[in-house]
Amino acid sequence: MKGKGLSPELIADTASRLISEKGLDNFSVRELAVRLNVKAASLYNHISGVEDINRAVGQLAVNRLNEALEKAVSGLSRDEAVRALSHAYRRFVKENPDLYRTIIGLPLLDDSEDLLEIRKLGLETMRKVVAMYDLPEKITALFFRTFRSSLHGFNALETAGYFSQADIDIEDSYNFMIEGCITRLRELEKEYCASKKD
Amino acid sequence: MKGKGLSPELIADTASRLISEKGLDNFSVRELAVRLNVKAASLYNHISGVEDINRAVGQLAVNRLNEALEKAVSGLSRDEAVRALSHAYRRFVKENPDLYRTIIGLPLLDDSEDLLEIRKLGLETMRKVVAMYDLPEKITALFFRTFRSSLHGFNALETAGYFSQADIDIEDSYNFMIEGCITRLRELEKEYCASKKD
DNA sequence: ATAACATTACTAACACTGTTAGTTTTTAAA
DNA sequence: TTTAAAAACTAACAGTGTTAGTAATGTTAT
Repeated sequence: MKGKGLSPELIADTASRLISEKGLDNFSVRELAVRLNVKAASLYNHISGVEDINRAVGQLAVNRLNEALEKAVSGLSRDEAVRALSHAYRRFVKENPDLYRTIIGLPLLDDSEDLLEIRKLGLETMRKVVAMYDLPEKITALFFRTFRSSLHGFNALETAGYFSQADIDIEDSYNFMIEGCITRLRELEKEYCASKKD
Repeated sequence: MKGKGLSPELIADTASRLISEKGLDNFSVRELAVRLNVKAASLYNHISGVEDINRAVGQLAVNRLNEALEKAVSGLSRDEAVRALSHAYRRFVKENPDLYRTIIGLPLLDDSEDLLEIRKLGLETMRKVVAMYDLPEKITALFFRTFRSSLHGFNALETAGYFSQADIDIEDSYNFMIEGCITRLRELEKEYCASKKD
């Protein structure tokens, strides 16, 4: 083993922990170096800049999120799967707000072919769940964006400090939104199932 | 007039322009000082820190957004108002992505009574439009959060670089989501209008 | 084992960042 | 015109990401 055993994996893992602890905004390369028992400049033998770290942590976070979603929906289908996925999504964002932010920041960091692939893979579970409904391909794709927007929007706003009006329960609000999504899915199914028989 | 005529308004206005030009992440107090023909340290006679600037710019942005929405929905009602508001919202985010971010960042900056008031005022138009539908107060409040989540979620994701899959039109996707919201509003109206007659 | 090579860590420095202390200039009021 | 307040200045500190150049380390081949 060379040097102090720094690997891309160890760096990404340590960085993700540091980001989770101190917050994405308070993260610094120098503090990461300290935690790895290395001078900051030495890190540049393994990375080309702080963007590399964000990329790596983002990928890691994508995978974790997807794992959590996968686990949540396993064995479930349709409405139950949508509910389970939605709540797992929310739990992940609440428990890992800063990691979640690294996911959101990924596209502007890099639109390379392989990273795009990873991002797509991170949405696989969500895609699978939406595909449980019998809809035309195009409608599935359109609804998928609606669904993602709802999940991201709600959780991002909540994390940002919105939805703090105490007299309206936030759990109720989330469930109300999810049930709305489910209702829509069923309507679309009816609508396009009927037209299929033409 | 004292000094170089720096006022909170001028500072906020100049800062907002600088943020729009260079991006929120590349904004710096020092560059703001240059643009105001002042040394950076001198700014601290007028502000207590960079958070003050973010607060001021955020407030300014909230007002601009609300003005844009107000203008868009003037004279319209219900479905037409929802559509107009949604597209005005999107246009604002696309034209002022960094100002929009300052709005989202407001709550974590400050939860003072007066700033909370300003934030609420910024949502007034949206609230007004949703209130055009005849729904129980609680349902209105719940749907309001769903609607906000959709608008924010979609636009935040798009600005972040998502929704780049070329074969699915992004305009179509947005309209699909909005029509979904409208459909839901009408259903809720039916549902609670019927139960009203019990 | 030892010489050659690549890898990796180091020190020192640069150009930035936000912010504070202390001092001087400018402006308005008595 | 003196006095007091307001607002500008200089200088500095501690922090950031990053680079160049150098020393130490590990691996491989002779």
